Amino acid sequence: MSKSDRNSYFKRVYEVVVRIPKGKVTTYGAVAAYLGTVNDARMVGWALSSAPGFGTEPYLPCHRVVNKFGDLSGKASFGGDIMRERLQQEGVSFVDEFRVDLERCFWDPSGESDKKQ
DNA sequence: ACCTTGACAGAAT
DNA sequence: AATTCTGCCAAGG
Repeated sequence: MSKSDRNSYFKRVYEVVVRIPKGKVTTYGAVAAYLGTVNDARMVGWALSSAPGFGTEPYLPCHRVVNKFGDLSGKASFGGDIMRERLQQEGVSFVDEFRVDLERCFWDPSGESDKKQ
């Protein structure tokens, strides 16, 4: 789309994150890869940090975005309990207090679209 | 206007 | 095998 994508990189991140199905989680790298910029994983997280967050649209399920270890990286900025409880509430399996089971709940943004769960 | 930081990931040393 | 450094983009100081 046009040479100037003023649609901030953030917006692209939002578009993907918002598509994360309930009860699923994805990683920064997966989102970045879907955007075509695998190296921007850090910006993805940073985007969420700068993201509108809750209460605004698009609603950003930042809690469904974790690092490749499945660890809730953003718990510090979110208030760890909120992220963890929210994920558990959606049915995400945890292998540790602040670590989700990527083996069971990993969602790949590319191609999966939003299938019924 | 310049430099540093930022919720990561992967390649290099 | 573990640690270091780079890559990418944007915003804050």
